[in-house]
Amino acid sequence: MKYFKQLVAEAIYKAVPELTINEIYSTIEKPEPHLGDFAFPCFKLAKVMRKSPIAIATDLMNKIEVSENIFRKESVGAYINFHLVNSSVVDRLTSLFQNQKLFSPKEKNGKYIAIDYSSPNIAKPIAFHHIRSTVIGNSIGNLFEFAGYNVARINYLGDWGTQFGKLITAFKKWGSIEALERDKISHLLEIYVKYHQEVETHPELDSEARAWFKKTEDGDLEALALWEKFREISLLEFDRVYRLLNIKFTHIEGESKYSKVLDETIEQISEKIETKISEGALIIPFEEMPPCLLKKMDGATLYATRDIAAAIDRFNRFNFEHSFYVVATQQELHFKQVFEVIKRMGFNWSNRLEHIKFGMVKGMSTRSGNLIFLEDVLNEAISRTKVKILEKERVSESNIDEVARKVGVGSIIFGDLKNGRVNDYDFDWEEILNFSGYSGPNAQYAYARVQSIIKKSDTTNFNEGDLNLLTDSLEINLMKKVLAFDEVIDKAVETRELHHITRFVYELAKDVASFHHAISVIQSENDLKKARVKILHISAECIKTALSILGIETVDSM
RNA sequence: GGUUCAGUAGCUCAGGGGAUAGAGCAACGGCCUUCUAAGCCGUGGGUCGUAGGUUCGAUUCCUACCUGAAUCACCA
Repeated sequence: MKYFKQLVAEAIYKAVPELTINEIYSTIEKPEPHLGDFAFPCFKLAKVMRKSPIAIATDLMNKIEVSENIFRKESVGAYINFHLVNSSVVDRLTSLFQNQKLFSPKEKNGKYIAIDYSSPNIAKPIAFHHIRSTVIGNSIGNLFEFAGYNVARINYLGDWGTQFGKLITAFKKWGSIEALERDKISHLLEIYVKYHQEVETHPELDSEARAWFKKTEDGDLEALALWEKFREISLLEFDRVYRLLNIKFTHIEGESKYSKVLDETIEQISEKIETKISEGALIIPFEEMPPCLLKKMDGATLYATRDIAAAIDRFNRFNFEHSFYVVATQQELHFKQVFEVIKRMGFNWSNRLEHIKFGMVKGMSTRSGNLIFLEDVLNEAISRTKVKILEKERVSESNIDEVARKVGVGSIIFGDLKNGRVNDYDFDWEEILNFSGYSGPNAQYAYARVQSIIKKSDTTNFNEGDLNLLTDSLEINLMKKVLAFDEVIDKAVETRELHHITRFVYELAKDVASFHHAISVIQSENDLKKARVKILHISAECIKTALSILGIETVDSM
């Protein structure tokens, strides 16, 4: 639709040279469907032309020249409305389809994006709240890949810091290798929880823990061996969750990667900007916000230091156009500080760093206050989905687990991404597994129904269908909707908000369902049938593409 | 207290200087001898937190206030 909008803008520009073409383009609105496909409000011109907006609209009506094969125009009040002629929609869609330009990613633009997402802490299972960073980051990666960027997908593990001192302390007191081999992360979690209980009455544990972390940083062999073991076990478990979600990374690395260069980084920082010792800690003072801590009083580093080192390293490796940090909104201040340090160090790429923040998932702790594990939630969704699939008796026995996984996980992913990023939201089983309405399975369902029709129609070559035969408003609607996909992608890229895509795919699925209900494809006369199969196929491909950007897979029956 | 974000239908949320403010859920009423009813069609439901200001026009921008959330030095 960008193509048609541009045509409108150019036509208006020829009649109204007072405005730039960009100004015109951005004032063009999408009105309610019955009013047209594009609308140009004339209020702003009233001041310049010293005439009533309504008079301007009537006047401009005659001045604007657009091919009548493409648009029908009319002035209504202060607006000029443009209605796309059906044949122009058909022509555009047909040519894009034939050239396979409809849903293929844009050509590579040679630019890089670095995305830091998921980033769980090792030695703890991935908790449900990690869903947000994981799923948002993955989807933004897909989105920018679709838009033509090369994307470095970085899982920046929390594998360094005082907590490992705590864990080692706990392991030496209450842990064992046998239990670790047997129970994996559960054992680590168990002793970590015990540590936090014990520290209430034995505060001296904390200094022991700090000492162990310091030893780890100093290269103590025993400490490093334990740390390595914890890390290895954790990664194996994380992998299971990522496989369920069908999420991949190009780089799995952690904060530990920078442990050896931190002294150098601190030196580099100190050379360029003012640092000072305050209450024993090394800090960077700011006037407009709280100071950034580089080193604790015991000399151990903090995560701001590691993030600064990581940002510099990533720029050196990827020469990125943007570097995204998909991290909860709680860490807003932290990233402001880190970005400001980079800026003051004189790196002119500091404005390419961007904190893609998101709100919390609430209502997720159990009665006992324990964490809910992401893997458990996914498996629960999958098994509940399986029950629903069995009721329908449409999916073959051999496929059922795979379909249940795709649909169950799809409902969770969609349920997260449909929320605006910065909103907190409540986790609610009933809502997330309600597959009716605005949900992932709803879109997957629309896709599956189309596949079923295509199968029954015995169509192999979609090029045979002639879209010119389609004149019903339901059919034209589908074509326009599909053509609007490019604008949705732009909007999502611009705002880094995925709910534009969830919204779009839901609306498209709804249009497909309405079509499906009103028009029988199989019983249509031959040429018409081919045309209808074609538009359904195109719509389904659009759904599939949109869902794949969200990180949701499609199924052929459900 | 400082900073940041949010307050829109019973609930969860879109939208955003312009035409009658939209979805989903929940409620209610229809629709399965016809390609998947995880669906379709319809009904009811709103002083867009409050008060000012800017504007031809404000739910949208500005200010103040109220309410809620996050954060503010050795965790990440």
